[in-house]
Amino acid sequence: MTEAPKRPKRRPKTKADQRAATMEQIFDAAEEQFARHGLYGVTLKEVAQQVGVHQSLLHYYFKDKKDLFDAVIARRAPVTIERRMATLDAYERQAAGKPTVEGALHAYLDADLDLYGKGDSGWRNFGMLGAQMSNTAEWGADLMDTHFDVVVLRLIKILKVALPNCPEEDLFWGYHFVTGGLMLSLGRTGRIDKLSGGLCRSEDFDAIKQRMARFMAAGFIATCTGRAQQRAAED
Amino acid sequence: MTEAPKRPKRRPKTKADQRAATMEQIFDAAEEQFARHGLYGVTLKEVAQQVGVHQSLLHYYFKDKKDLFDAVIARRAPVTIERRMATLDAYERQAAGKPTVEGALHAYLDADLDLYGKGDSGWRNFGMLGAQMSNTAEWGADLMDTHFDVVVLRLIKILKVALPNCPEEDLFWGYHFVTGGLMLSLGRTGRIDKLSGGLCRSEDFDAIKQRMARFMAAGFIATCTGRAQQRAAED
DNA sequence: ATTATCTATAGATCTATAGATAATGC
DNA sequence: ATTATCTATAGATCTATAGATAATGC
Repeated sequence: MTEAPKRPKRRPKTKADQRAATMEQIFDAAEEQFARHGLYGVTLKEVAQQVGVHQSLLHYYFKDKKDLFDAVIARRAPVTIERRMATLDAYERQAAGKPTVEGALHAYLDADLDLYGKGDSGWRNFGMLGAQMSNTAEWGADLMDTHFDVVVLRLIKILKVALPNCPEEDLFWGYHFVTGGLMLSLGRTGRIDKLSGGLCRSEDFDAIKQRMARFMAAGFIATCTGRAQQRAAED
Repeated sequence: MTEAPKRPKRRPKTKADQRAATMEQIFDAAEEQFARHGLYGVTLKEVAQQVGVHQSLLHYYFKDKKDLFDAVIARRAPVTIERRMATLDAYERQAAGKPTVEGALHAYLDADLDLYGKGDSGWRNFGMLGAQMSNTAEWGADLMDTHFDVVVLRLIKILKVALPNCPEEDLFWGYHFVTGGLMLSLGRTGRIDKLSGGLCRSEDFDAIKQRMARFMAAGFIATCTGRAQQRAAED
């Protein structure tokens, strides 16, 4: 069904190395399968076959499928989190107390868009998986919270400085729209390709990078000023 | 596991009625299960049990699970499509040749937000299912295209009139961001609730309705004018 | 000695079909 | 007579565990 097993003949020297190498292979294969079919669409047997290893080995390293799934997420989540944290830190320093919405969003988004757009197939798979999790209450959204909320709150904190009069709800709803667009992008479903007759392509992360921060920044500003006017009119 | 079976004792008079009634029950149960667990997370047995009917009956009405899944989508898709088509028609007439981006987006979004926000549990489930499909290449995105592209192209056509100088790609990318935010909203994952410490709620579709069209309209306008400036600078 | 990997297997579950039964339809 | 529903069942598949084997580790 899946790939022909192709493990290296020569095994790593130490047991620790071997363990680590095998686990990485399992992570890669599982990540790819989960990205394609979701948590329930994957069987441990398929993952094992893709690695070229007996299926029971997965039970040796992981309690069950959900445990493997969580470990797949836990492998890459810290990387993207630290990347974005660093970019946000740098931006905040550079902005010297006067951050802009667009600047903060560029810092937040571009780091990720590069990672998922230019990264290897592992990162692409991880992004596709994240896209599904983001819109799936049962087996996705909680795990997203657990890992990613820190960075989001870091972004919101900067946005508060950029838009001091904006009600906090509006910042959260704005972020909601941002993450909706970002996650759909990471899904790479090819939908926009068909819809636009080939004019736009799901794979064209540069196109997204060129537009998204400005698009969303304008949205934040319009929402906040618009809502302020609404409230004024109601008084 | 699931609900106790509770079919009405008194069956509908004609066979056609009985067939229709049973199929509706199957659709409702399947829709709920698919919304929770996705295509692969559902077993036909669970669906049958929830209806209170033998599992082999599902094979009498549907070829297999995917056939049932497609039928679940095909039941409600035309309803929301025609609703939005009608709203867009009405808006176009009312705008009398001078539509605005925000007006068009209001027409497009509000019809849906009311349907999914105020509709019964069936519509809520359908929305949650759509959210997953939207971000899932394998078993979702194609089906979305098949059903919904007509309405989207209808919206884009109006946006072209509202933004005559805007490059077509920008309109499609703008729509991409819109649908990302909309689909995440329909997913009702509760993520924004936790993130915002209860300040915003996934269930609060009125809050989304109050913000989304304005937010996205500003995004479209900023993208188009910004991109036009970029191109001018490059010449 | 310890640990990575495999073999064998039990038990559960799921899909799909054939054929029986019990209703409605003229 | 037709069709909605159920019973029974075959075959496939998946999960999870026990125990064997084959490497590395001191």
